Amino acid sequence: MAENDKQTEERIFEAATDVFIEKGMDGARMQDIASHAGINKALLHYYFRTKEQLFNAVFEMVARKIIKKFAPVFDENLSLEAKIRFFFKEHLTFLQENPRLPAFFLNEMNRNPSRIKKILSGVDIDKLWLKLYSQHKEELKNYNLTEETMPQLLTSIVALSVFPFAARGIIEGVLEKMGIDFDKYIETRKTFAAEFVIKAISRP
Amino acid sequence: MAENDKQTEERIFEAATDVFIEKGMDGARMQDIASHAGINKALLHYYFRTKEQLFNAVFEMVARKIIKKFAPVFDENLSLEAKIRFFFKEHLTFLQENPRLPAFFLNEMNRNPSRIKKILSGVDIDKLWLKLYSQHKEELKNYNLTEETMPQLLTSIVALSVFPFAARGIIEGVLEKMGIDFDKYIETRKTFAAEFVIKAISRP
DNA sequence: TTTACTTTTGACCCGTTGGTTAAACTTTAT
DNA sequence: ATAAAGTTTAACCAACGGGTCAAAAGTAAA
Repeated sequence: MAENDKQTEERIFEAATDVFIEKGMDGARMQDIASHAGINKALLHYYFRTKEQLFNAVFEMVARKIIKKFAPVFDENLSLEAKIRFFFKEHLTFLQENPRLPAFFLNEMNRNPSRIKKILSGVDIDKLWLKLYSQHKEELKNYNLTEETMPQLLTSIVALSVFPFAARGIIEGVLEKMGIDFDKYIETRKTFAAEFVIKAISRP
Repeated sequence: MAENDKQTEERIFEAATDVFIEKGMDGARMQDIASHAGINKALLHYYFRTKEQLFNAVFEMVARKIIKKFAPVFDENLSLEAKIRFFFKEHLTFLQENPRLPAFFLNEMNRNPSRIKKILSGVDIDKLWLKLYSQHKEELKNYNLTEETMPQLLTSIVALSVFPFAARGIIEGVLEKMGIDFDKYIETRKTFAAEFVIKAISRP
Protein backbone atom coordinates (compact mmCIF):
# COMPACT_ATOMS: atom_id res chain seq x y z
CA MET A 1 0.00 0.00 0.00
CA ALA A 2 2.81 2.31 0.91
CA GLU A 3 3.96 1.08 -2.47
CA ASN A 4 0.77 1.86 -4.29
CA ASP A 5 0.46 5.04 -2.25
CA LYS A 6 3.71 6.41 -3.55
CA GLN A 7 2.79 5.29 -6.99
CA THR A 8 -0.51 7.13 -7.05
CA GLU A 9 0.76 10.23 -5.31
CA GLU A 10 3.75 10.31 -7.59
CA ARG A 11 1.65 9.81 -10.69
CA ILE A 12 -0.50 12.73 -9.57
CA PHE A 13 2.51 14.88 -8.87
CA GLU A 14 4.08 14.19 -12.23
CA ALA A 15 0.82 14.83 -14.05
CA ALA A 16 0.37 18.06 -12.11
CA THR A 17 3.90 19.13 -12.94
CA ASP A 18 3.31 18.59 -16.63
CA VAL A 19 -0.01 20.39 -16.73
CA PHE A 20 1.03 23.31 -14.54
CA ILE A 21 4.21 23.88 -16.51
CA GLU A 22 2.29 23.86 -19.76
CA LYS A 23 -0.75 25.91 -18.76
CA GLY A 24 0.31 27.80 -15.67
CA MET A 25 -1.63 27.98 -12.42
CA ASP A 26 -4.55 29.92 -13.91
CA GLY A 27 -4.81 27.91 -17.09
CA ALA A 28 -4.52 24.47 -15.49
CA ARG A 29 -7.67 22.47 -14.74
CA MET A 30 -7.93 19.91 -11.93
CA GLN A 31 -9.89 17.59 -14.19
CA ASP A 32 -7.10 17.78 -16.73
CA ILE A 33 -4.53 16.82 -14.12
CA ALA A 34 -6.70 13.95 -12.90
CA SER A 35 -7.10 12.62 -16.44
CA HIS A 36 -3.38 12.87 -17.06
CA ALA A 37 -2.78 10.84 -13.93
CA GLY A 38 -5.45 8.33 -14.99
CA ILE A 39 -7.55 8.84 -11.88
CA ASN A 40 -10.64 10.45 -10.47
CA LYS A 41 -10.86 14.12 -9.62
CA ALA A 42 -11.97 13.27 -6.09
CA LEU A 43 -8.84 11.22 -5.59
CA LEU A 44 -6.80 14.24 -6.57
CA HIS A 45 -8.37 16.16 -3.71
CA TYR A 46 -7.81 13.19 -1.44
CA TYR A 47 -4.03 13.46 -1.87
CA PHE A 48 -3.75 17.23 -2.27
CA ARG A 49 -6.55 19.07 -0.54
CA THR A 50 -6.71 22.06 -2.91
CA LYS A 51 -5.41 23.24 -6.25
CA GLU A 52 -3.33 25.83 -4.44
CA GLN A 53 -1.68 23.18 -2.30
CA LEU A 54 -0.92 20.99 -5.29
CA PHE A 55 0.48 23.91 -7.18
CA ASN A 56 2.67 24.97 -4.29
CA ALA A 57 4.11 21.48 -4.04
CA VAL A 58 4.95 21.50 -7.74
CA PHE A 59 6.31 25.02 -7.72
CA GLU A 60 8.58 24.43 -4.75
CA MET A 61 9.99 21.34 -6.39
CA VAL A 62 10.65 23.26 -9.59
CA ALA A 63 12.25 26.12 -7.68
CA ARG A 64 14.55 23.73 -5.82
CA LYS A 65 15.50 22.08 -9.08
CA ILE A 66 16.38 25.41 -10.67
CA ILE A 67 18.34 26.76 -7.74
CA LYS A 68 20.24 23.51 -7.39
CA LYS A 69 21.56 24.05 -10.90
CA PHE A 70 23.26 27.27 -9.87
CA ALA A 71 24.97 25.86 -6.81
CA PRO A 72 27.89 23.97 -8.42
CA VAL A 73 29.33 27.20 -9.73
CA PHE A 74 30.06 28.26 -6.20
CA ASP A 75 31.64 24.98 -5.21
CA GLU A 76 33.77 23.91 -8.13
CA ASN A 77 37.40 24.73 -7.68
CA LEU A 78 38.04 26.32 -11.03
CA SER A 79 39.40 29.54 -12.42
CA LEU A 80 36.88 32.22 -13.25
CA GLU A 81 37.15 31.58 -16.95
CA ALA A 82 36.75 27.85 -16.50
CA LYS A 83 33.74 28.47 -14.29
CA ILE A 84 32.10 30.60 -16.93
CA ARG A 85 32.61 27.93 -19.57
CA PHE A 86 31.44 25.28 -17.13
CA PHE A 87 28.33 27.21 -16.26
CA PHE A 88 27.10 27.81 -19.80
CA LYS A 89 27.71 24.23 -20.83
CA GLU A 90 26.01 22.76 -17.78
CA HIS A 91 23.18 25.22 -17.54
CA LEU A 92 22.23 25.28 -21.21
CA THR A 93 22.27 21.48 -21.26
CA PHE A 94 19.95 21.50 -18.26
CA LEU A 95 17.61 23.90 -20.04
CA GLN A 96 17.69 21.78 -23.19
CA GLU A 97 16.31 18.97 -21.05
CA ASN A 98 13.78 21.26 -19.33
CA PRO A 99 13.00 23.87 -21.95
CA ARG A 100 9.74 25.09 -20.42
CA LEU A 101 11.05 25.66 -16.92
CA PRO A 102 12.22 29.28 -17.38
CA ALA A 103 8.95 30.56 -18.83
CA PHE A 104 6.92 28.77 -16.17
CA PHE A 105 9.11 29.85 -13.30
CA LEU A 106 9.42 33.48 -14.34
CA ASN A 107 5.73 33.81 -15.04
CA GLU A 108 4.55 32.32 -11.77
CA MET A 109 7.11 34.43 -9.97
CA ASN A 110 5.63 37.56 -11.48
CA ARG A 111 2.11 36.39 -10.82
CA ASN A 112 2.80 36.01 -7.15
CA PRO A 113 5.83 38.05 -6.07
CA SER A 114 5.47 36.98 -2.46
CA ARG A 115 7.04 33.65 -3.39
CA ILE A 116 10.31 35.39 -4.05
CA LYS A 117 11.08 36.13 -0.46
CA LYS A 118 10.17 32.62 0.59
CA ILE A 119 12.47 31.08 -1.98
CA LEU A 120 15.26 33.55 -1.41
CA SER A 121 15.10 33.13 2.35
CA GLY A 122 16.21 29.53 1.85
CA VAL A 123 19.51 30.62 0.35
CA ASP A 124 22.13 32.94 1.76
CA ILE A 125 22.57 34.89 -1.43
CA ASP A 126 24.84 37.49 0.12
CA LYS A 127 27.08 34.80 1.58
CA LEU A 128 27.36 32.99 -1.73
CA TRP A 129 27.97 36.28 -3.44
CA LEU A 130 30.85 37.12 -1.16
CA LYS A 131 32.21 33.62 -1.44
CA LEU A 132 32.32 33.88 -5.21
CA TYR A 133 33.83 37.31 -5.01
CA SER A 134 36.58 36.38 -2.58
CA GLN A 135 37.36 33.19 -4.50
CA HIS A 136 38.25 35.26 -7.52
CA LYS A 137 39.33 38.51 -5.97
CA GLU A 138 42.71 38.39 -7.65
CA GLU A 139 41.37 37.47 -11.06
CA LEU A 140 38.63 40.06 -10.88
CA LYS A 141 41.17 42.75 -10.15
CA ASN A 142 43.02 41.50 -13.17
CA TYR A 143 39.86 41.71 -15.23
CA ASN A 144 39.29 45.23 -14.06
CA LEU A 145 36.06 44.32 -12.28
CA THR A 146 35.01 45.84 -8.97
CA GLU A 147 32.59 44.46 -6.40
CA GLU A 148 30.03 46.95 -7.64
CA THR A 149 29.86 45.48 -11.11
CA MET A 150 29.27 41.94 -9.83
CA PRO A 151 25.45 42.19 -9.96
CA GLN A 152 25.67 43.46 -13.53
CA LEU A 153 28.03 40.68 -14.51
CA LEU A 154 26.11 37.86 -12.87
CA THR A 155 22.70 38.92 -14.14
CA SER A 156 24.23 39.23 -17.60
CA ILE A 157 25.52 35.70 -17.46
CA VAL A 158 22.18 34.34 -16.36
CA ALA A 159 20.38 36.42 -18.98
CA LEU A 160 22.51 35.03 -21.79
CA SER A 161 21.68 31.50 -20.71
CA VAL A 162 18.04 31.75 -19.69
CA PHE A 163 16.60 34.29 -22.11
CA PRO A 164 16.66 32.11 -25.23
CA PHE A 165 14.34 29.68 -23.45
CA ALA A 166 12.16 32.30 -21.80
CA ALA A 167 11.61 33.84 -25.24
CA ARG A 168 11.87 30.57 -27.07
CA GLY A 169 8.75 31.07 -29.17
CA ILE A 170 9.87 34.31 -30.75
CA ILE A 171 13.50 33.34 -31.13
CA GLU A 172 12.57 30.01 -32.67
CA GLY A 173 10.26 31.86 -35.06
CA VAL A 174 12.91 34.35 -36.10
CA LEU A 175 15.59 31.70 -36.50
CA GLU A 176 13.26 29.55 -38.55
CA LYS A 177 12.75 32.39 -41.00
CA MET A 178 16.48 32.36 -41.63
CA GLY A 179 16.78 28.61 -41.84
CA ILE A 180 18.44 28.08 -38.49
CA ASP A 181 17.50 25.28 -36.11
CA PHE A 182 16.87 26.20 -32.48
CA ASP A 183 18.70 23.19 -31.06
CA LYS A 184 21.71 23.96 -33.19
CA TYR A 185 21.54 27.57 -32.06
CA ILE A 186 21.61 26.47 -28.41
CA GLU A 187 24.45 24.07 -29.06
CA THR A 188 26.48 26.91 -30.57
CA ARG A 189 25.49 29.12 -27.70
CA LYS A 190 27.21 26.94 -25.12
CA THR A 191 30.58 28.12 -26.32
CA PHE A 192 29.58 31.44 -27.88
CA ALA A 193 28.13 32.85 -24.67
CA ALA A 194 31.11 31.73 -22.62
CA GLU A 195 33.66 33.28 -24.96
CA PHE A 196 31.46 36.36 -25.27
CA VAL A 197 31.50 36.94 -21.51
CA ILE A 198 35.17 36.13 -21.09
CA LYS A 199 36.11 38.57 -23.81
CA ALA A 200 33.80 41.20 -22.36
CA ILE A 201 35.53 41.16 -18.99
CA SER A 202 39.10 40.73 -20.25
CA ARG A 203 41.58 43.56 -20.21
CA PRO A 204 42.22 44.97 -23.68
CA MET B 1 -21.60 60.83 -29.43
CA ALA B 2 -18.69 59.86 -31.60
CA GLU B 3 -16.91 61.82 -28.89
CA ASN B 4 -18.35 59.90 -26.00
CA ASP B 5 -17.99 56.73 -28.03
CA LYS B 6 -14.29 57.12 -28.28
CA GLN B 7 -14.11 58.02 -24.67
CA THR B 8 -15.89 54.91 -23.49
CA GLU B 9 -14.19 52.58 -25.90
CA GLU B 10 -10.85 54.04 -25.01
CA ARG B 11 -11.52 53.80 -21.30
CA ILE B 12 -12.38 50.17 -21.79
CA PHE B 13 -9.28 49.56 -23.86
CA GLU B 14 -7.03 51.15 -21.30
CA ALA B 15 -8.62 49.28 -18.42
CA ALA B 16 -8.32 46.04 -20.37
CA THR B 17 -4.66 46.75 -21.09
CA ASP B 18 -3.94 47.28 -17.42
CA VAL B 19 -5.77 44.20 -16.24
CA PHE B 20 -4.49 41.89 -18.97
CA ILE B 21 -0.91 42.99 -18.44
CA GLU B 22 -1.19 42.42 -14.74
CA LYS B 23 -3.11 39.14 -14.68
CA GLY B 24 -2.62 37.69 -18.13
CA MET B 25 -5.37 36.36 -20.38
CA ASP B 26 -6.28 33.44 -18.09
CA GLY B 27 -6.15 35.40 -14.87
CA ALA B 28 -8.08 38.44 -16.08
CA ARG B 29 -11.80 38.73 -15.32
CA MET B 30 -14.24 40.62 -17.55
CA GLN B 31 -15.97 41.97 -14.46
CA ASP B 32 -12.63 43.27 -13.23
CA ILE B 33 -12.01 45.07 -16.51
CA ALA B 34 -15.51 46.54 -16.46
CA SER B 35 -15.05 47.83 -12.94
CA HIS B 36 -11.69 49.35 -13.84
CA ALA B 37 -13.36 51.17 -16.70
CA GLY B 38 -16.21 52.26 -14.44
CA ILE B 39 -18.87 50.56 -16.52
CA ASN B 40 -21.17 47.61 -16.75
CA LYS B 41 -20.08 44.18 -17.85
CA ALA B 42 -22.76 44.16 -20.56
CA LEU B 43 -21.36 47.35 -22.01
CA LEU B 44 -17.99 45.70 -22.26
CA HIS B 45 -19.50 43.04 -24.47
CA TYR B 46 -21.28 45.74 -26.43
CA TYR B 47 -17.95 47.24 -27.53
CA PHE B 48 -15.88 44.06 -27.70
CA ARG B 49 -18.00 41.03 -28.40
CA THR B 50 -15.83 38.52 -26.53
CA LYS B 51 -12.95 38.32 -24.10
CA GLU B 52 -10.82 36.80 -26.84
CA GLN B 53 -11.52 39.74 -29.15
CA LEU B 54 -10.72 42.28 -26.47
CA PHE B 55 -7.54 40.47 -25.57
CA ASN B 56 -6.43 40.27 -29.17
CA ALA B 57 -6.91 44.00 -29.59
CA VAL B 58 -4.79 44.67 -26.51
CA PHE B 59 -2.14 42.15 -27.43
CA GLU B 60 -1.72 43.43 -30.97
CA MET B 61 -1.30 46.96 -29.70
CA VAL B 62 1.33 45.82 -27.21
CA ALA B 63 3.14 43.82 -29.87
CA ARG B 64 3.22 46.80 -32.22
CA LYS B 65 4.53 48.99 -29.41
CA ILE B 66 7.33 46.55 -28.65
CA ILE B 67 8.37 45.95 -32.23
CA LYS B 68 8.34 49.66 -32.96
CA LYS B 69 11.02 50.08 -30.32
CA PHE B 70 13.41 47.85 -32.22
CA ALA B 71 12.99 49.57 -35.56
CA PRO B 72 15.13 52.72 -35.03
CA VAL B 73 18.25 50.62 -34.69
CA PHE B 74 17.95 49.64 -38.32
CA ASP B 75 17.37 53.17 -39.53
CA GLU B 76 19.75 55.35 -37.57
CA ASN B 77 22.89 56.17 -39.47
CA LEU B 78 25.42 55.36 -36.81
CA SER B 79 28.47 53.23 -36.37
CA LEU B 80 27.93 49.79 -34.89
CA GLU B 81 29.32 50.84 -31.52
CA ALA B 82 27.16 53.93 -31.43
CA LYS B 83 24.14 51.84 -32.35
CA ILE B 84 24.79 49.45 -29.50
CA ARG B 85 25.04 52.32 -27.02
CA PHE B 86 21.97 53.94 -28.55
CA PHE B 87 19.96 50.74 -28.32
CA PHE B 88 20.62 50.00 -24.67
CA LYS B 89 19.91 53.56 -23.60
CA GLU B 90 16.70 53.83 -25.61
CA HIS B 91 15.41 50.36 -24.96
CA LEU B 92 16.10 50.22 -21.25
CA THR B 93 14.46 53.63 -20.85
CA PHE B 94 11.43 52.31 -22.69
CA LEU B 95 11.30 49.29 -20.39
CA GLN B 96 11.64 51.51 -17.34
CA GLU B 97 8.45 53.19 -18.47
CA ASN B 98 6.75 49.88 -19.30
CA PRO B 99 8.29 47.45 -16.85
CA ARG B 100 5.62 44.77 -17.12
CA LEU B 101 5.58 44.50 -20.89
CA PRO B 102 8.30 41.86 -21.27
CA ALA B 103 6.80 39.40 -18.81
CA PHE B 104 3.33 39.84 -20.29
CA PHE B 105 4.47 39.60 -23.88
CA LEU B 106 6.73 36.60 -23.40
CA ASN B 107 4.16 34.73 -21.37
CA GLU B 108 1.28 35.21 -23.78
CA MET B 109 3.60 34.31 -26.60
CA ASN B 110 4.39 31.00 -24.94
CA ARG B 111 0.75 30.40 -24.08
CA ASN B 112 -0.27 30.73 -27.69
CA PRO B 113 2.66 30.16 -30.04
CA SER B 114 0.51 30.64 -33.12
CA ARG B 115 0.66 34.39 -32.53
CA ILE B 116 4.34 34.34 -33.36
CA LYS B 117 3.90 33.68 -37.03
CA LYS B 118 1.20 36.30 -37.30
CA ILE B 119 3.38 38.95 -35.68
CA LEU B 120 6.51 37.92 -37.51
CA SER B 121 4.72 37.89 -40.85
CA GLY B 122 4.23 41.63 -40.46
CA VAL B 123 7.96 42.25 -40.48
CA ASP B 124 10.56 41.20 -42.99
CA ILE B 125 13.01 39.95 -40.42
CA ASP B 126 15.41 38.50 -42.95
CA LYS B 127 15.45 41.75 -44.94
CA LEU B 128 16.18 43.80 -41.82
CA TRP B 129 18.77 41.29 -40.80
CA LEU B 130 20.59 41.59 -44.10
CA LYS B 131 20.25 45.35 -44.03
CA LEU B 132 21.90 45.52 -40.64
CA TYR B 133 24.57 43.12 -41.74
CA SER B 134 25.42 44.93 -44.96
CA GLN B 135 25.38 48.30 -43.19
CA HIS B 136 28.20 47.16 -40.96
CA LYS B 137 29.91 44.60 -43.11
CA GLU B 138 33.23 46.39 -42.85
CA GLU B 139 33.07 46.93 -39.13
CA LEU B 140 31.93 43.37 -38.48
CA LYS B 141 34.89 42.03 -40.38
CA ASN B 142 37.01 44.26 -38.21
CA TYR B 143 35.34 42.87 -35.10
CA ASN B 144 35.98 39.36 -36.30
CA LEU B 145 32.28 38.57 -36.60
CA THR B 146 30.84 36.45 -39.38
CA GLU B 147 27.29 36.34 -40.69
CA GLU B 148 26.81 33.09 -38.79
CA THR B 149 27.34 34.67 -35.40
CA MET B 150 24.79 37.42 -36.00
CA PRO B 151 21.89 35.51 -34.42
CA GLN B 152 23.99 34.83 -31.36
CA LEU B 153 25.04 38.44 -31.11
CA LEU B 154 21.59 39.95 -31.61
CA THR B 155 19.80 37.60 -29.21
CA SER B 156 22.51 38.33 -26.67
CA ILE B 157 21.93 42.05 -26.97
CA VAL B 158 18.19 41.67 -26.55
CA ALA B 159 18.69 39.27 -23.66
CA LEU B 160 20.88 41.73 -21.76
CA SER B 161 18.21 44.39 -22.09
CA VAL B 162 14.99 42.44 -21.64
CA PHE B 163 15.89 39.78 -19.11
CA PRO B 164 16.18 42.06 -16.07
CA PHE B 165 12.53 43.00 -16.57
CA ALA B 166 11.30 39.55 -17.50
CA ALA B 167 12.87 38.26 -14.28
CA ARG B 168 12.33 41.45 -12.36
CA GLY B 169 10.84 39.84 -9.29
CA ILE B 170 13.80 37.60 -8.57
CA ILE B 171 16.44 40.11 -9.54
CA GLU B 172 14.82 42.80 -7.45
CA GLY B 173 14.68 40.37 -4.55
CA VAL B 174 18.34 39.43 -4.85
CA LEU B 175 19.49 43.01 -5.25
CA GLU B 176 17.43 44.09 -2.28
CA LYS B 177 19.24 41.55 -0.11
CA MET B 178 22.48 43.31 -0.96
CA GLY B 179 21.14 46.80 -0.52
CA ILE B 180 20.95 47.69 -4.20
CA ASP B 181 18.04 49.54 -5.75
CA PHE B 182 16.53 48.09 -8.93
CA ASP B 183 16.13 51.45 -10.66
CA LYS B 184 19.73 52.30 -9.94
CA TYR B 185 20.75 48.90 -11.25
CA ILE B 186 18.90 49.56 -14.53
CA GLU B 187 20.39 53.02 -14.80
CA THR B 188 23.87 51.55 -14.46
CA ARG B 189 22.95 48.84 -16.92
CA LYS B 190 22.37 51.31 -19.75
CA THR B 191 26.09 51.87 -20.08
CA PHE B 192 27.35 48.63 -18.56
CA ALA B 193 25.54 46.43 -21.08
CA ALA B 194 26.67 48.56 -24.00
CA GLU B 195 30.33 48.52 -23.00
CA PHE B 196 30.04 44.83 -22.16
CA VAL B 197 28.88 43.97 -25.67
CA ILE B 198 31.34 46.29 -27.41
CA LYS B 199 34.22 44.81 -25.53
CA ALA B 200 32.97 41.29 -26.20
CA ILE B 201 33.04 41.78 -29.95
CA SER B 202 36.22 43.86 -30.15
CA ARG B 203 39.48 42.43 -31.39
CA PRO B 204 41.98 41.77 -28.60
C1' DT C 1 -42.72 66.79 -29.65
C1' DT C 2 -42.34 62.82 -31.91
C1' DT C 3 -39.51 59.37 -34.02
C1' DA C 4 -35.60 56.65 -34.91
C1' DC C 5 -31.32 55.44 -33.32
C1' DT C 6 -27.42 54.50 -30.18
C1' DT C 7 -25.65 53.81 -25.53
C1' DT C 8 -26.10 51.92 -20.92
C1' DT C 9 -28.03 49.09 -17.43
C1' DG C 10 -29.84 45.26 -14.20
C1' DA C 11 -31.23 40.88 -14.29
C1' DC C 12 -30.62 36.61 -15.97
C1' DC C 13 -28.63 32.20 -18.27
C1' DC C 14 -25.82 28.25 -18.32
C1' DG C 15 -21.55 25.70 -18.84
C1' DT C 16 -17.36 25.18 -16.21
C1' DT C 17 -14.67 24.35 -12.24
C1' DG C 18 -12.94 23.65 -7.60
C1' DG C 19 -14.40 21.09 -4.08
C1' DT C 20 -17.51 17.67 -1.13
C1' DT C 21 -19.85 13.43 0.32
C1' DA C 22 -21.27 8.97 1.11
C1' DA C 23 -20.78 4.68 -0.19
C1' DA C 24 -17.96 0.76 -2.33
C1' DC C 25 -13.77 -1.49 -2.52
C1' DT C 26 -8.86 -2.94 -0.66
C1' DT C 27 -5.64 -3.77 2.45
C1' DT C 28 -3.87 -4.74 7.08
C1' DA C 29 -4.11 -6.25 11.72
C1' DT C 30 -6.29 -9.18 15.18
C1' DA D 1 -13.20 -14.28 9.67
C1' DT D 2 -13.87 -9.69 10.88
C1' DA D 3 -13.17 -5.20 12.25
C1' DA D 4 -10.58 -1.09 11.41
C1' DA D 5 -8.11 1.69 8.43
C1' DG D 6 -6.89 3.48 4.12
C1' DT D 7 -8.08 4.04 -0.99
C1' DT D 8 -11.09 4.89 -4.95
C1' DT D 9 -15.30 6.06 -7.16
C1' DA D 10 -19.78 8.20 -8.91
C1' DA D 11 -22.80 11.64 -8.01
C1' DC D 12 -23.49 15.98 -6.43
C1' DC D 13 -23.07 21.12 -5.08
C1' DA D 14 -22.20 26.05 -5.00
C1' DA D 15 -20.23 29.76 -7.05
C1' DC D 16 -17.80 31.73 -10.51
C1' DG D 17 -17.42 33.64 -15.09
C1' DG D 18 -18.41 34.66 -19.92
C1' DG D 19 -22.05 35.99 -22.36
C1' DT D 20 -27.17 37.46 -23.46
C1' DC D 21 -31.50 40.19 -23.37
C1' DA D 22 -35.06 43.33 -22.92
C1' DA D 23 -35.92 47.47 -21.30
C1' DA D 24 -34.39 52.15 -19.84
C1' DA D 25 -31.83 56.36 -20.74
C1' DG D 26 -29.73 59.44 -23.80
C1' DT D 27 -29.20 61.84 -28.39
C1' DA D 28 -30.18 63.84 -32.72
C1' DA D 29 -33.05 64.82 -36.64
C1' DA D 30 -37.67 66.01 -38.62
